[in-house]
Amino acid sequence: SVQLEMKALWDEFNQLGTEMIVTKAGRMFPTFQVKIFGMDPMADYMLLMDFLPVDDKRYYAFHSSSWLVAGKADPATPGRVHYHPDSPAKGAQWMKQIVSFDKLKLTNNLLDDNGHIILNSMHRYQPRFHVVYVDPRKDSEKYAEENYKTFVFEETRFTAVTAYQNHRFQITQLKIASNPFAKGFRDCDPEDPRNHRPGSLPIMSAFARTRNPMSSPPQQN
Amino acid sequence: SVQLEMKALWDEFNQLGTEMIVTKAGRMFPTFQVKIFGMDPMADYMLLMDFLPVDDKRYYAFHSSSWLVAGKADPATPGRVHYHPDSPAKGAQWMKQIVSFDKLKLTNNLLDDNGHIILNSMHRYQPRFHVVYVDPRKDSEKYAEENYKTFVFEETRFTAVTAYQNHRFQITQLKIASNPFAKGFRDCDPEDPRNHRPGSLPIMSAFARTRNPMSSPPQQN
DNA sequence: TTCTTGTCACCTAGGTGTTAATAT
DNA sequence: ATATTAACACCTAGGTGACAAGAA
Repeated sequence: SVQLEMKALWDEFNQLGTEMIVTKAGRMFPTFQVKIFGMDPMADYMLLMDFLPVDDKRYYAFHSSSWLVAGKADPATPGRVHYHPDSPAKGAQWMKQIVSFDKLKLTNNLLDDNGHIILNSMHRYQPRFHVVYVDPRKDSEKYAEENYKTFVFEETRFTAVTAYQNHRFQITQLKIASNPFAKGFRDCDPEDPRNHRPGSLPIMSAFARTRNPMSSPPQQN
Repeated sequence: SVQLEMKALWDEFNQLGTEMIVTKAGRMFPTFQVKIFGMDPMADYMLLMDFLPVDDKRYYAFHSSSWLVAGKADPATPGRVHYHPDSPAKGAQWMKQIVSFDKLKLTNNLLDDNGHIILNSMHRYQPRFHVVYVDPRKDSEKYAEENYKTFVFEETRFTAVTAYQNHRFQITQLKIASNPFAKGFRDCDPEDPRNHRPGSLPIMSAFARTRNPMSSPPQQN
């Protein structure tokens, strides 16, 4: 079985309608991380991820405040998968600690040469996580069907974008609040006791830079 | 078989008498790196290193210019080994690219809690590299003797120090010239064509900070 | 008007030798 | 006199959103 790490954060993003920036260089935040249970400690496994289109639609950001359907999806991008770079490894290694896909990057560059996942901007995607058992039997191909297991966490769905479409800047502000690399854009002092909500991340604590409060409400999923 | 990476750099250091700084936090430069050949691509191997005292002596730095014997060695430090963190892994993985021991740190803290290699300052050491074949047989303990191979590169010998003992600052300057993290201490512009020697590192290119040119010559090995 | 691209300041994270102060 | 320690400035390396300019 597999447990999604930082589920609370994913839920919070998902509630606002997660947006993932795609760039030529590639990025992805939050990072997909899982805890794995119930592997054979001595057996070898490959871990990998891929991304499925959620629907056959292209979206557009109406007045930077709500998602509307722009029409049919653009031609599918090359269907790449991302193998966790530690693959293959023993079950014991994978279960020892949290497995982090921090090398997995999303790009919109169709000619990408770095092995990143290629997605269409303004389309919606569902990440999938696959565990493949490396069968030591000689005729292992025959058992391919039963030697893997797929895990889908719906709260990790997102819209690929080249720039935040803003939903009243909630997505931006949640990213700034939760991503240590974006600390430079925070306004409050993280040591300020006013910003400590026991048992929670310092989420939604950075709002002063919200320069463009939209009047129209953002649309959910 | 195993090939030492950056052998030219190790040779250059060794000629001056390599010094490795030991600190509480631990460090090691140059990093020990090897290319490996001739493994069974499908078999599992553990890679590890340890450090043997070269002799039973303690040294001292006479007038910061030459090594003299200070007497018998201090009590031996806890004899730790450093497993490459990717261990165990398949031969194919190890041979795919250069294996780098960049997580291996040297410390003089006898109470070290980070799994670093503990050494005595002012003592000389010889790094050793071990390849252990993970024998799938049930009675593999019986074959332990034949299931590992040890590689020693004499050019990686060094004296552990808490601060550079300087030998006319040659060691310091070579570290500054060859370690990208010490760029801040370089005096010349690395883009300056005068500093380009074709086919060689920008070694010995930073000397202006040599403030204390000793009159007595440094002693070699 | 909407979307994309490239550059940038500002961070995290961590590896250097230097230096002053302290210990032996 | 020699050795050790801790704080420090200065780097490498790389992950952020902001922004201005350009493209569609």
